[in-house]
Amino acid sequence: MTPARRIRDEIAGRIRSGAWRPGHRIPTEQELAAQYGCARATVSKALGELAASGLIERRRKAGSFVAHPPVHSAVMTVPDLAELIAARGEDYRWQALSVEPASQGDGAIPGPALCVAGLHLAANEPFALERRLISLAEVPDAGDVDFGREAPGTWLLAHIPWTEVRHVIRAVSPTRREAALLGAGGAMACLELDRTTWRSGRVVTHVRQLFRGDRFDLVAEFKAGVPGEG
Amino acid sequence: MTPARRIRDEIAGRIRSGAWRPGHRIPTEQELAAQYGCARATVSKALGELAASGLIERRRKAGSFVAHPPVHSAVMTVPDLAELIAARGEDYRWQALSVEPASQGDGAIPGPALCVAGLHLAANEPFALERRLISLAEVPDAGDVDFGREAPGTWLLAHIPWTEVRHVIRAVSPTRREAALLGAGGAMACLELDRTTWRSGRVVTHVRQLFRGDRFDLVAEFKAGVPGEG
DNA sequence: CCTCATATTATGTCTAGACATAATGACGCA
DNA sequence: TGCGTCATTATGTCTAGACATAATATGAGG
Repeated sequence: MTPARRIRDEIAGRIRSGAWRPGHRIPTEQELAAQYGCARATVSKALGELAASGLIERRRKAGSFVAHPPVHSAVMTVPDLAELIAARGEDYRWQALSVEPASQGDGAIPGPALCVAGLHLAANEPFALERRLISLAEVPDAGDVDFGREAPGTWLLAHIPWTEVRHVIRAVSPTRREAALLGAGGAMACLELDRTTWRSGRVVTHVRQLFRGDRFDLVAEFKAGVPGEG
Repeated sequence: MTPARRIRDEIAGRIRSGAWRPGHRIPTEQELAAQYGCARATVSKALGELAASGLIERRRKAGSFVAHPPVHSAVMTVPDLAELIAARGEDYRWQALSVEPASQGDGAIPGPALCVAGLHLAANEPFALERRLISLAEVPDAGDVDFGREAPGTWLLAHIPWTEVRHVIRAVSPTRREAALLGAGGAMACLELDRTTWRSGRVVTHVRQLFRGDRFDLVAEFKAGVPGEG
């Protein structure tokens, strides 16, 4: 256990146990350095990591303080559907419904785009319905790919890096046509996932996925603390 | 612009622009130090921040490499409903339906628990239906609070620190009773949010919130990069 | 050709000291 | 009382050097 790590974990422990409440003033770097018998730079590094993880707040001259309750947030993982289904041990299949140029100004993509619609199947059962726009300005190669064979999400994930992503999650009632494609009744509640992906501020792709409410749920987790903490 | 920040931002920029592809080997710390005319420790700090943010991967002896495409994840913010509604400029009101001891073994909470059910209203319209279990072992004060007046979520957020949270998001069709309370038709798709909150590994509270699909959606965003980058 | 020991090398961490920066509080003046 | 100034102080950042650690490359021996 290195000193920096020890300082970091001990302070994190005191905060999480409630011994040091939000707003509590942490000893100064000098005091901690004396206490742990190490250089001030070492303490500073430990405090820097705690601040980066949001557990404490540092203010010049004032000192370091236990941060107020963290924002109520969670990290949601949205893997590629092919991977997700494979991880469940089911056969995955992509069934394209249509591949065509998007009408100009269709959705959130400026400039020319490709519009791909299709169905993700798990064990030959409909799993999700997808309609995707791919920017041809950002992804010129997309025109050459056979999206009748390969799911566009899988191909994009492997070929195009992204820097920002935004999801909007809703509960919707499917249209008659959507319900039929998903093999669901019209009264079945569906989960709609709208995902827009950017690269350096420019939209790469936009996808709307519709899931049967009885077969899919999203999980989001968050664990307060410092990355790599033991 | 401090040197460490400059190094960090320039490398991050090259990665995000695609100039340095995943797997690309970044110059050694010594080379970078010579290039920027600074100490190796300064370069090391910059690389450390890039590694912490997941943009690069560092391996002893081998060097530092541009990380492979990040996991497809997003950060979801789930604020207190009272705050969320107030932020929209609407009146918030909590209407308790029942407050009673939970039957032992009810749901995910071991030991005695309080069960609170109620309705969140925005501008006097039903907004969300909630049923919450609060562990009396972890939150002994909960027995003394008048949850007929104050929403349990608001009170807990202000009084009890948490360390872990897990959400499960589903689309469901409401029961007849739920639909009536939400002022919705029985065919209305609803978004169900199941949230369990832990403190040091022990469940503090578990809540199930039901939202009208036509009035609520969740947003999750993720931006690759370094916190505080300009 | 394969295997094991050794040397090399890049990162990981730390130290002691220095200067910069910004917020606070005390002091003096109006 | 109110305001501006200045010294103090804690963090922010950096340097130059040191040793630790782990993974790779190299070379010797089988």
